Amino acid sequence: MTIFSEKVLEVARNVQRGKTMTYKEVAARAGNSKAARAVGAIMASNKDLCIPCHRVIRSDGKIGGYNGLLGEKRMRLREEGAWQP
DNA sequence: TAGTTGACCGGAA
DNA sequence: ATTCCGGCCAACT
Repeated sequence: MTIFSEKVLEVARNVQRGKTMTYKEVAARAGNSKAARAVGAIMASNKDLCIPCHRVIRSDGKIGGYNGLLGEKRMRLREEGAWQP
């Protein structure tokens, strides 16, 4: 566990329902705005199922990836009203 | 220790 | 609008 990863998880955990954050924003809040890619890597390896990582999306508005089924993430975001194409 | 990989980003063609 | 390319950082081999 590095400081950065803890920060990232903390930030992701802090995202409230109905809100979304880009990987870049999370990285910036964690201290390194250029580590957007690393954020995804951390999520993938840590598999934080206790964390609302589904509220973290890409900067271009796309969903991105997910540890489990991608459809679940999409459904949750639609349910929370954060992703309505 | 060094090389690869990937839930990314922004600019260029 | 879409595709391509280089850069960035942490985890894995």
